[in-house]
This record gives sequence, C-alpha cells and structure tokens, in this order.
Amino acid sequence: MAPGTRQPTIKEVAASAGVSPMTVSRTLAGGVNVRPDLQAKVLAAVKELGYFRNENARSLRPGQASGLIGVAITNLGNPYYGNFALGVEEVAAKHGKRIVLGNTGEDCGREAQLVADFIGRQVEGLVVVPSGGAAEHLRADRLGDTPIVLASRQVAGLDVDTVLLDDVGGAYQGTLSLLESGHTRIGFLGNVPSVSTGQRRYIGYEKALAERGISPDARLIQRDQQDVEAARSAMERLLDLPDAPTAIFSANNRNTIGALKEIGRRIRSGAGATGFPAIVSFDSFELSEMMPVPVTVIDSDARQLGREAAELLFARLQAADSHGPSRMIELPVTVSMADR
Amino acid sequence: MAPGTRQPTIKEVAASAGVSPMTVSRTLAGGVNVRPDLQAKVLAAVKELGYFRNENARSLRPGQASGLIGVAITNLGNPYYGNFALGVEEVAAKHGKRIVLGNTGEDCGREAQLVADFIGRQVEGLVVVPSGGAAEHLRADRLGDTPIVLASRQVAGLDVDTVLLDDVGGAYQGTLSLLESGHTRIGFLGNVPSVSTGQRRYIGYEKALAERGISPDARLIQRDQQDVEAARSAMERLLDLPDAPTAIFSANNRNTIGALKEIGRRIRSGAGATGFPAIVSFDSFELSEMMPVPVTVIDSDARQLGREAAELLFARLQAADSHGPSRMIELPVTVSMADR
DNA sequence: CTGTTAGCGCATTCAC
DNA sequence: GTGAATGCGCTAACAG
Repeated sequence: MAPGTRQPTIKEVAASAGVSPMTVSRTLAGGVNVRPDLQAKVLAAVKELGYFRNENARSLRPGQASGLIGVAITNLGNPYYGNFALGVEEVAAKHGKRIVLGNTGEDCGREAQLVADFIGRQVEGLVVVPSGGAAEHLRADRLGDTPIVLASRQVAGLDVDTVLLDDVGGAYQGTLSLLESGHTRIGFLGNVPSVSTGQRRYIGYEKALAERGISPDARLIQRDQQDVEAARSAMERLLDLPDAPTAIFSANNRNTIGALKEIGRRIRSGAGATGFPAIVSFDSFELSEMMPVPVTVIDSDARQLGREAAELLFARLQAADSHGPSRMIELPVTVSMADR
Repeated sequence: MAPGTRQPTIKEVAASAGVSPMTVSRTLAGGVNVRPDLQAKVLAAVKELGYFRNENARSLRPGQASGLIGVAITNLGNPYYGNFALGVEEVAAKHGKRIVLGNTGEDCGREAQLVADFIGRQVEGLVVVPSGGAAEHLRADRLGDTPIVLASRQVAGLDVDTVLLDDVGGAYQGTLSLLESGHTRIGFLGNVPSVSTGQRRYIGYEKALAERGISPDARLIQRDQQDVEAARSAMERLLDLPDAPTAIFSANNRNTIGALKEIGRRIRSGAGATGFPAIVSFDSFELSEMMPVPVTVIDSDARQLGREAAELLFARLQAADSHGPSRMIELPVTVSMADR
C-alpha cells in the first residue's frame, strides 16, 4: 500500500469485489445467506486490499459489544502481576474477549485516568489491582454501568466483587511455624499498611503471636518498604539491634529479596554463613532453594488469582447484573519449606 | 458495559445541561469559545450523569487518531518483557498515547490474530517482539499503513525497523572471559535457533572459541531449551559427561535458572559445593550474588529496549513516513561478575 | 460564542 | 440472496 493511504474500508472492498458493502459485511460475519462465489470474490478483495474490519466502528452499533476487558495492574515489571494478567487473559479468551492492559505504577491518579480511558473505549468490564490510595473513581456509580472486579487487594468502603488471597491465614500459619520452632523474637518486614495485603498479613502475624501470649515488639516491626533496597535497609536495622530477631516474617516478595540481599552482603563481608534469622516469606521467588539460609515460602498462584477474578467478572456480565450484591472470594495459599 | 444498560451519550449531557451537543464537545475539548457559565453547566451535567466520552466514536472521525499503540510481547510472565512494556509505555505516555498490550505466548498464530485485532482497533503503530515462526502477517504491506517496530528479535527477510541487543558481542565477550580464565571446555545452553537471539548468541560463543582455535564440541552444546525444566535437564546431561565442561555459557535467563537448579540439586544431595563449572549468563536475574557458584552476568536494560523501540516508532509516525528505509539499532550490554 | 448539518465505517431493518 | 436506507456517538465546517 502506498504511503499516505488510509486503511481500506468496507466500501472499497465492495467496489473491488463488485458487490455491495452488505455482502462484504455478511461474508465477514460468517457468510450466511451469501453465495459461495461471491464470498470467494469478497475474500479475494479483502486479501488484495489488506482490509481489516474497523472494530471501533463496529462497536459503535447498538448491541455490539466492544469485546474488550480492561485490566489495570500496579506493576508490569513484577512477574506476579504478569502472571495474574495471563490468568485474566486466559479466561477472557475462553469467552472470546480480548484484554486491554494498563499499568498504574501504584499511582492512584494514573489508575483513575486508566479506568476512565477504558470506559471511554467501551470495555465491557474491568479487572483492577487497586493502587491503595483514594478510590472514588472505582465506585460503581462512577463507572457508568461497567462491572468491576478488584483483585489481590481490597479497598475499604468499596462494595464490589473482590478476589483476595488468604493473607491473614497464610501469615498466621507462617508465623506459627516459626513459633513452633521455638522462635519468640520474630521480626516483621512488610509493605505500607494502606495497601490491604500489607494490613492483612500483619494481622495474621499479630494473631499468631497473640495466641502464644507474645505482644508485638515495635522495634522488630518494619512495615513501610515498597522496594528491594528499602527492604534491605530495614533488614539491616533489624540485624543490628542489640537483641536481634531470631526469625523474620517477610510479608511479600520485595521484602524477602531485600532481606536476603542484606544477609548475602554480610556473608560476603566474612560474617560466616550461620547465625542468621530463619525466614518465612509470603510470596515465592525463583531459586529460593539456593539460599544460604532456609526459607519457608507462603505461595499462591498468581495465574489462578487472575482466572478467578475474570470468572467473577464474566459471571456478572452473563447475569446482566451489574448491581447485584458483591461477592468476595479468598484463595488458599500453601506453606512449604523451600524445596531443598 | 452490562447488556441492557447504556453509557450516557453526549446528547444526554447536552439535554441535561440545556445546551447543544457541540457545546459539550467543545467544553470537553478544552473549552475554547465557550462561555464559562455554560462550561460549568456542562461539567456539572457530565459529573451528574457519569459521562465518559466514547473514544471509539471519536476515533471514527477522519483525522482523529485513536491514541493507541499496539504492543505484542511473547511472555507476560517474564519480568524482562514486563519491563520492556513499561519502557514502551513510558515513551508512549510522553507522546500522549496509550498502549494496548497483548501476549502471544510464543505462538505465531496468536501473534497474527493479535496484530490483526490491533489494526482493526486503529492503533497508530505496533511494537512487536516476534515469536519466531513464519511472519507473513508482519510484512509492511500486510499491515495497511501501520508502522511496526520489532524488538529484541529480528525476523529474517522482514525489512522493518528493529531494535536488538548486541547479542553477538555480549556472547563473544562472555565466552572470551571464560577462555581467558583458562577454560577450554565450555558448554553452551541456549534456546531454539529459530529465535534470532538464540542464533545470534550462539554465533558470539562460536566466534570467541574460534579465535582461540577451539572448534565447538557438539556434545557440549544444548540449544533447544525453552523453559527452566528443560534447561535443568540439559545441564544434568552436561554434568554427567565423562569429560564434563569446566564452564557454561548460558544464552538466556531461563537456561541459567535451570542450570543453577541442577547445581543446587546436586549440592543438596551431598555433592559438596565445589567442582561445579563456572557460569556466564546472558540475562541477569535476582539474587545472582547469592549463588553457590560464581555467576558472571551479561546484562541489558529491558526498559531501555522498550524506550528505544518506542522512540523509533514515534520518529516514523512524526515523519509520516511509514515506508522509508528501515533502521536497525543494537543496544550495548554490560558484562559483569555478579555483584559479590 | 452557539447551533445545525453532515458523515466517519459498520450492521440492522426492511425492501426487492 | 442481495442491496438501500438508516443511525450508532462524535466533531469539522459552516451558518447564525
């Protein structure tokens, strides 16, 4: 095709095939009630001209759905959310829908923009991992009638379908396993409490301690680390305490990696490979079995989380029920010593 | 949107505000030539009704761009490509465009579908990490006038803008560093040669060997592993050779992780932590400094790769030159001992 | 400054 | 089986 040309339209295909636009439309829609010889002519013209049906114009017609599901995640660079998106896509594909994926970068403003754009592009539904700030823009009545499902994190006061992990239970079990090994001084590394996972995992940790009559020691609790370097630095502070913890509960992948990096740093400066705290990590990571200290992993299936969120959305779409009572699902997690 | 309900339209907003649709349109477009009091009325009605401008209808008008860039990657679950997509998005945002992201899963058919859908949705340009199979559907003349940039991998016979890493040079340098340490039996772990990175990295490996007068030993070369388990198994075969390699060049992240897992397995079965081959890995990975064997990493910046690909695309879009001679960029890589 | 007209690409409805 | 008319939501161009 020559420079400066537009995408060919259905009219041009029709002209080229010597039929009316309707015959082209019908042929592309499956060919019911079109003579085979005309279909062949149309398909030849389509190929010849490099015609693609304009999906935007198509979805303009009333009753025609856009075929799109909007997915907003917080961090594309995190494989957990990448796999989550794959799970959503898998279910969407099963229903003949495509996903449009956007990254919020944990920024509430970008999230609002993204959601507005999704709606402007006529998505049929939304799957959002909320960034944790204000969430006015996610309220059902601000979304037109577009159904939304939250995943991984909940938003206080937002009464919409939500899929979470069993954060409290996982953190509880993980902490309990440390207590059962005899640890009493257990450090906590976590992300900001304004994110619901941070909040919920802390609750599980505290609950296990409480059952053993241990009240949390504020000096052992570091819960503001959003990235690996902050986590490493928090671990450094814990290890330097006069009465350092003998075990660490890390509430997510980023904190676990940071903690392990600090341990590695000390080993390489000649500290020897012993005497470091045992670690329980909420979220798995590759090569956990290769670490110089044993790591117990609380694992969840990101892809399954994505699938469940999408299923919840499609259930609502099929029920044509965008305002029914909201549902909440908690997915189980598995606690296991890193495979070694 | 749930079947049965509609998003409010510009007409309804106009009616609610007591103005004409054009006044609404103008207000939403920035408000030039609209009295402030009418603007206020319009904005109030917009908020009241929860109106979102229909971007699909908007892009139907001639001259109105869709504001979308289509991005197709091979594996969303791989953080490398996640970060790549972030780089594309960053540059797109700078130009006021949004990205639509799709996952091909290394499947050529899905890639073709995805690209067709992107064009059907009137994307202004495409950034594709090609899956490696046949690529008829990526030829410029099959894409209408939509410009395309390939990233990370090239496709033989496809003369379009491409951004690659310095695969050959990186592999050459990495292999050379092993040769300079005195290794002569250097194993190769890589992905399938039909993917251009696999091909190019092998060439660099071979080139370094040739300079030292070493001809590749077929028994040391395993180049069909696309996932971690296959890589581990390939490493197992290498280690079990009567004359096992003293060093390994691993051509990508998946192969490196697999190789290390096999080493870990042997250490845990009591093999002791010495006597394993030195490893050079094309692609970095987290916690590489914690490995029981030293790992040299050939690193590249996925995000920068995404940025460069996007810049190439926007250069072409702005030049309104979708058919000029194609350009090829090779990004440098850094070779460094894992920071330890 | 504001409103009316017209048409973007497509598919539903109704004629033939 | 096929085509002509019509309108989806929006905005350029023009009229007032």
